Amino acid sequence: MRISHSRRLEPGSTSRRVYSSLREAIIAGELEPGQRISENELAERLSVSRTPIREALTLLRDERFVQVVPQLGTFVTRISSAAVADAQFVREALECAAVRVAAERADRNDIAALEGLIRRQEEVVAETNYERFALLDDEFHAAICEISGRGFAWEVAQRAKGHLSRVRRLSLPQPNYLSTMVVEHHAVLDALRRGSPDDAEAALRHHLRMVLSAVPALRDEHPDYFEDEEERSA
Amino acid sequence: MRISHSRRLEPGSTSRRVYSSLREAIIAGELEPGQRISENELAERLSVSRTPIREALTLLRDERFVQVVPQLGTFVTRISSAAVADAQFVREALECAAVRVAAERADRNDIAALEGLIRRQEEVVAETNYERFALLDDEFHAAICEISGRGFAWEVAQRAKGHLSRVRRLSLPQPNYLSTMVVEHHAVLDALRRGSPDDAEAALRHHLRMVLSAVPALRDEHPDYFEDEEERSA
DNA sequence: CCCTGTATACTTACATACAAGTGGTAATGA
DNA sequence: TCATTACCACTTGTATGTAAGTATACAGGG
Repeated sequence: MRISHSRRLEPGSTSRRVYSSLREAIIAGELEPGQRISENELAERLSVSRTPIREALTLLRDERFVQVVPQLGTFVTRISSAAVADAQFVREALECAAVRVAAERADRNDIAALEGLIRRQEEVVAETNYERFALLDDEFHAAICEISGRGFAWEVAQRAKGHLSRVRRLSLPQPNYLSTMVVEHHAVLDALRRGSPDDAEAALRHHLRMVLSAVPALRDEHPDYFEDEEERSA
Repeated sequence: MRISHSRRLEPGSTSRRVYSSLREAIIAGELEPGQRISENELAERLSVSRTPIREALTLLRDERFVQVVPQLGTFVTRISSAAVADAQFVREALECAAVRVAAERADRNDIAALEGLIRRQEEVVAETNYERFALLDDEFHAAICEISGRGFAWEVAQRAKGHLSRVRRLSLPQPNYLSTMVVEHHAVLDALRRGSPDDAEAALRHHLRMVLSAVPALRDEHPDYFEDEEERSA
C-alpha cells in the first residue's frame, strides 16, 4: 500500500482522481491480486474521506478489479483465466469489427498517422522501454477504432479488458516481444493500406492473440496471482 | 417521478436495489429523457438515505443513463443517435462473434432449448404482449451467447446497449414487429442447426439491424427525447 | 420598460457519525 | 492440552451534517 507516495493524483473531481489512481495501481501491480484494501486506510493515505473512496470502489467493482465482501473487506481480484479469455473475446470481437470498417474508410491521412505511430514504436523498441510501448500500443489500437468511426468500441474494449491489461503488464519482459508486436502492427497497416477488410481482420486477430500465449507461463511464475478454482459469481 | 408507487424494490443490497430500480425506470421511460432527478427527492421516495442513491447514480452515470452536473443537478440523458449507433455496433460485433462460435458448439440440447424459447415467443406474439416478448427476446440472445461459452459477451453487450434498450422499448408498438422478430429468430436457429457460422452470423446481423430501422420514426414522434446537436462529452 | 445586482432556494461533493456483521484472539473450563 | 466461548478490533453499509456552487426570482436604479 504505497499509493500516496508513488502516485500523484491527477486533476479532476476527487472521486475521479481516486478511481484513476486505484485503477492504475491495480493494473500496474502495485496493489497485488488478492491483497485486501481498506476504505479507511485508503482514505487516510489519499487524504480524503471515505465517500469518494467508496465511489471509486463502486466503479472498480463494476469492472471486476476489486471484490467487496460486506462487513469483511475489499480485495483486489485475482486474475482468472476465464476472465482473461472473456476479455480477450470481447476485445477481439470489437476491434476486429472496427478494423474491417477502418479498412474501407481509411484515407491517406489516417494511414500516415498510423505509420507515424509505428515509427515511434520502433524507436521505443530500440530502447526496450516497455512502459512507453504499452502506451503507444494502446494509441495504435485506439486510432484504428477511431478511424472506423466507432471510438466508443475502443472505450468498451478497454473497459472490458480488465484482467487482460494486468496480464499484458506482467508479460511484457519476454524476448522479442516488442519487435514481434511491431511486425504485426505493420501487417495490419499493410492490409489497411490495401483496403482489404478480410486481411486486416485476420492480421489483427492474429496479433491480439499473441498476448494470450503468455498466460500459462505467467501462471507458473505467479500462481498466487491467479484464481481459477471458483467461477466468477454474479 | 412515480417510482415508489409503481415499482417495488427487488431483494439485494439497498444500493443495488436502487440501481436496478432506477435503471429499469429509465429504460421503461418512466423517467423521461431530459428530466431532472434529485438525490434528495429520490431518497425520500425510496425511503433510503442519499448515500445508496449516490452509489446507484455513479453506476448509471458510467452507463450514460444519467448525466451529473455538479452543483446543478442530475438529468436523465437524452437519446443520442450517435450513442444508439455505438451501442448497435458493440452489440452486433459481440453477438455475431458469439453466434459463430455457437454454430460450431451447439448440440441437440442447445437447439432444443432455443426451439422452446421461440415457441414461447410465438405464444406471446399471439397475445401481443410486448413486455413479455422483450424478456423472451433477451433470453434468446443471452442463450446464444451462453452456448458459445462466452456469456460474458452478453453482459457487456447488454451493458453497452444503454440507449438502445430505450429505443427498443419505445419502438415496440409497430405492426408485424413481433412476428417479424420471430421469423428472424427462426432463421438464426436454422443456421445454428445446420452448423453454419457464416449463415448464422448473417441472419443475426440482419436481425439486429431491424431495431435501428425504427429510430427515424421515433425521432419524429418524440423529438424531445433525442439529443443530437451536441456530441457526448467526456 | 429594461437592465443589473442581490438574496435565496435549490443542487451535488465531501466529511463524518452510527449501525451491523465478521474473524481472530485470548481467556476459561474440562 | 484441547475445546469452547466471549470479547474486541476491524470491516463495509447506511445515515446525516457541512460546504460550495448554480440558476432564478425579485427588487431597485437607470
